[in-house]
Amino acid sequence: MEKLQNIRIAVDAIVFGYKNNGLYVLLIEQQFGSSEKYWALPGGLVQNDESLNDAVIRELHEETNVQLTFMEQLYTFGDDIHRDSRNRVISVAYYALVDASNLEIKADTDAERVQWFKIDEIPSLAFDHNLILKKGIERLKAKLTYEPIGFDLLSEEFLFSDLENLYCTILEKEIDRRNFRKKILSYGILEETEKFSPIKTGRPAKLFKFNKLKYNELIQKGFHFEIKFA
Amino acid sequence: MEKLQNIRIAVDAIVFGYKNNGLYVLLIEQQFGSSEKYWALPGGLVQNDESLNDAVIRELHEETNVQLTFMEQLYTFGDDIHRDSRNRVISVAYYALVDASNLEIKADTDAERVQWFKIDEIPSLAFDHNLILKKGIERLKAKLTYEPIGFDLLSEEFLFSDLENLYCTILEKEIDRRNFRKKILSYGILEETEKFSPIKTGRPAKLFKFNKLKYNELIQKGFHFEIKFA
DNA sequence: CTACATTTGCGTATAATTAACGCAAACTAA
DNA sequence: TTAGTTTGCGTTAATTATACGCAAATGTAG
Repeated sequence: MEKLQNIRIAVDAIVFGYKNNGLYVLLIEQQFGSSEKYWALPGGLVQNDESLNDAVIRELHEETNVQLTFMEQLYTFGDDIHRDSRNRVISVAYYALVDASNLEIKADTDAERVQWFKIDEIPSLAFDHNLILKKGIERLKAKLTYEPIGFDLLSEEFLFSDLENLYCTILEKEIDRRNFRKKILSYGILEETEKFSPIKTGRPAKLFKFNKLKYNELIQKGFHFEIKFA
Repeated sequence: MEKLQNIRIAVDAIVFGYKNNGLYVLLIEQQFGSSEKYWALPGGLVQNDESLNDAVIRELHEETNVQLTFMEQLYTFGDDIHRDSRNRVISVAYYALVDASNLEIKADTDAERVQWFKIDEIPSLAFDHNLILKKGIERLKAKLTYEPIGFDLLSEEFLFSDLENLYCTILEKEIDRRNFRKKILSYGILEETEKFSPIKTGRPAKLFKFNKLKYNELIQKGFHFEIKFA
């Protein structure tokens, strides 16, 4: 006779932000038991009557106040039966992007802290969250090269040099500025605005916008976004 | 006060096979209630003490006797809370490949039937399995173009024309036979055997083998498999 | 035995794309 | 004015993709 299933299901979210020319992740500090504190990905158990998607949104809303520009399911972690030492918990992980440039993260609630961590300065996290994060970063890197999600990490209007920098730093690759610009522009998915950068150094730079409508049109016609370097 | 979580977790598997120049999926016939019968993807509830991976393997073993050559997690379906009308069930879907060319599928057990279905002749399936399958096919198509998983659908030794055919039929694209051959051969991941095809029509064709060791070596050096057509 | 149909295996010319640079324009600061 | 900095637009060579041509090696029909 089979025992009744006794497995919990949770969602966890990796929220990526890009600021100060670096990739960041949003972590929250959780209290375990009476003393132990750990940084962890935002997340929690799924409620009986909510979709996985809604669960992620709810948890993010409860724990932070970020405004997502992109979200996608990443992977379901359920091979390590003891990933949570208390109970068996299977976690459906998501990753999301935000425009971190003009974003205030929520003040402390429930004695929990919320903070941006630079991607190369991540502490030891709760559960298998370091593993989840690793997979998230891999996916982000891959996705950046074949879908225009880089724009979701930037402000609506951005400089070409920001975009270039974002690709360089996240993918950890060198890149020829001129070829990069030429390639992106050739796709015709950017819109030039009349505005200029407020930064007062060097030649003034135009602000650009990503034209999502145009992108969708092109996709219909079989267009395929791709950025790759040596 | 929150109610105790009452969600079940299942795994489902899409098993792809390639034979007679066509892509097939393995389905099983399930009985619901007293009369309704539905074709469905092999799968079932995860046990308390088994990993997700093991659950898939066990279910496939119970319901079929296929020998997998590749398996990967596909997606977790949990947004439609009523995808199973009886209880809330979240399903972690996997997709797998087999060499269907010399494979006998299991005879009926538990009054269940197991059968190969051609990909364009799939009936209406149980739960949201048509949706799962759709996503699986998309993933298979995508993955074929950037990882050498096509070989996992063929016999250990295969003809170049088989490989070419596989790509054409699964991706539903035309392809120049000569350029395709040139490209694959240029990668140096195939091994020529001394054997020839038993088929007695036209010029005798050499049998080839996929050299996985060599492929892994190349990957280490930064090699990137890719097959794409206009 | 010969001509023909069929499929394999190897080439070659041309078009398209990528990679590697040069450099002037437009500003600020000194 | 001059130096420093960043933007924006080109040009050329190397690589890769595309579109074919065609002979080799078999079986088969007459």
